[in-house]
Amino acid sequence: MVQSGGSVTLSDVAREAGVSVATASRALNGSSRTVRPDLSARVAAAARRLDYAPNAQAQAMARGATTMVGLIVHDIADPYFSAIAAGVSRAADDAGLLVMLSNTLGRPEQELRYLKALRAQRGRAAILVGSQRTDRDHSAAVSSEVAAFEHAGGRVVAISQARLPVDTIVIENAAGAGALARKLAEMGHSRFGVLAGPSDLLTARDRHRGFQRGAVDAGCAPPIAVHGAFTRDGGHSAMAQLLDSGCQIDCVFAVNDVMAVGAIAACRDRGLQLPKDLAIAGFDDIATLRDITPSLTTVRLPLTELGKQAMELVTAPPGTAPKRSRVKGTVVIRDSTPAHR
Amino acid sequence: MVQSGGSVTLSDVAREAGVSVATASRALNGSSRTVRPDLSARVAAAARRLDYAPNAQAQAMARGATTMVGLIVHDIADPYFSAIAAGVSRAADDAGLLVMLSNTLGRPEQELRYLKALRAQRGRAAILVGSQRTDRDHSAAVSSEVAAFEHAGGRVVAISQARLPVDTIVIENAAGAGALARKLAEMGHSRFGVLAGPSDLLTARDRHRGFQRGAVDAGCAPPIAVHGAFTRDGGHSAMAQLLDSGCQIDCVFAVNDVMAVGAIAACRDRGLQLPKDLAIAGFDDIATLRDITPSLTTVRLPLTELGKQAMELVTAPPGTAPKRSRVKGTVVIRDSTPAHR
DNA sequence: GATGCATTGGAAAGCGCTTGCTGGGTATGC
DNA sequence: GCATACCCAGCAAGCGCTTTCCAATGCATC
Repeated sequence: MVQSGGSVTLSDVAREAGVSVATASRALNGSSRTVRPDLSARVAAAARRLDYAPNAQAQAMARGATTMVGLIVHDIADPYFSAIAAGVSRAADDAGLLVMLSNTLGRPEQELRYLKALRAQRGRAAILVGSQRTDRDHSAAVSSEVAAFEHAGGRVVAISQARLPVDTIVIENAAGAGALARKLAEMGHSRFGVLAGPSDLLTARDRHRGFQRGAVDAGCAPPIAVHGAFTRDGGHSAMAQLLDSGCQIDCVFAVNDVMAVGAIAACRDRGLQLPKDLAIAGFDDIATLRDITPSLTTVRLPLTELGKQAMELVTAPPGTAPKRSRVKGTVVIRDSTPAHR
Repeated sequence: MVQSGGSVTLSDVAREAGVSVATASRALNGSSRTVRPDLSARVAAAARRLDYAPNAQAQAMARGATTMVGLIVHDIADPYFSAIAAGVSRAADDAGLLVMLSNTLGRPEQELRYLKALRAQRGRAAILVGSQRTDRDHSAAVSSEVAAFEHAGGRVVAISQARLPVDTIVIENAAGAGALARKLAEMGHSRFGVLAGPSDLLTARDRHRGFQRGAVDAGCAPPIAVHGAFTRDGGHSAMAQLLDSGCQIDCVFAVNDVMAVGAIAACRDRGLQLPKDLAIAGFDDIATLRDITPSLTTVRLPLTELGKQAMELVTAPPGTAPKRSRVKGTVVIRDSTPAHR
């Protein structure tokens, strides 16, 4: 059935079908040139009989184009990124593209490494997900590698990082956080705390600032901010710090859901009753966390949809100027922030 | 700086350095043949100056080997799979390999499609994660495609599906669930319910059966099982069904954590007090769910570690017979299952 | 000073595929 | 009946790289 010693090649198929490789190629790929139906059928039959799988590398070389897109995320185990990855993967499927997963684990040099690897693969596109840090050197290095990638004919799309001169899906972090703050103020909260994430992470910063502005606009005192890692543990320790500070606070905004969960745990460790003693809100609306108790007030982001949109930018004809599409968050009030007083 | 019109090629570098492509290739890759240090330096400098990135496709063709491994999962948005993916990704990095992500969304035909795509890419290996269904036709088709893949020189490793004649990481689902059942019985629970997942999903079935055996061994009545999807919603509706049945039960085992979360939500919908009115346990120990209330008793699986082990099997020299490594779960008792009576 | 060997650069042959071009065969027009 | 046009199979040239083989050079040895 299958040729011994390595893979079945197109010339095996051609021989089996009694035609030239050129004809076999045209028959299988249906090029602009037509092949007589009977030959075409013979080729198809031969391919099936030999269980032929075209060598994608060779095709890529000959055609000068691959079917690969790279997905570069901070941490695939983080539900935020994995939801986006699911959207990208889904959309890639529909477009007949393959997804290369790259997990930078937050290490900037990894991002560069992957970008370079992707260029080496002549990937059709790279999708960069995750807030960029406000690190000048790294930004410059990424910009330069991105330029090289684009020069080599690849598209680059950024999700949630607006610093690069490429097609970008901007998440309206500040606006979403602001809306949340106003809503919470309206519900009677006035003394806010913010678990603000790392100060050099743009997403965290935007959410923090947006919330702060919203709170102040609504006539509240500026929230008290505590910085910490953008993770569950970061939320936990930031919350602990906030509680230790002895500040009077009736509502805490964690700049993402995962941090909010850490914060909730920290509160419980101290014996606080939630949501009675303290209201807590997050951001993202992570699916896996929709059932926690108390159910978490948050700003919902259409994460899966994001991936889809990114794919659309990737497959769209390249424009002259970088496109920018905006994605809004929706405030979702749940039990973790009951009306105050 | 960069050549106009497409990418920089090795011959560009060679020309720039004033050597032949052969020498340039040898200088950059350090082959068995040595290149005089000064030439080597000239080549390296030229490559840097032109920002050369070797065409991986061309390398793959010439060398007859790629650096790609495929990771085939059911749903990357599911924290179980994304944790494994993180482990794989990490290990792939260390081994200098690239990961192709394939999300089958549970559709068997997608699994085949990906396997074939991976063969077309001449991927070095495929890692199949996730319990196989007990569907004969599909199993046969996968077996055949797996054979083709291996014939083409690729390695195949399965995680948590023991049906394929390939290197496999077996998760001791039955043993883990059995240990959990015994432990719960020891704690005074005796009337068990099981939210059993789809009946044709091996993992679900093994956990269900293991739990059942454990319970019976401990002298309890056979648990009452309700089947449902392997998801949060599946757990929710199975739990609702179980509650509606009016059976007297004091402890429910959901065959995975995500279902357990759905079950908890269903209980709350009915106004049950957890864990007072009912004990609930899960399986997997999903990191994102470690902070839910009540904290969930479960069987911890070293998910990230699994990915790493899979990678080790991939990079290990191929043995004659399929290797089988076993991974145990650890029973973790938390608040959701207090001692009974 | 001639011969042998080690060392190393370069020419060239592929890897498997696509595609422009060539040319034989057939259909059509006068 | 012959010329023109058209159709389509196949030859061959690449795509960018690795690697084998050959040739040239330098050095040691006799």
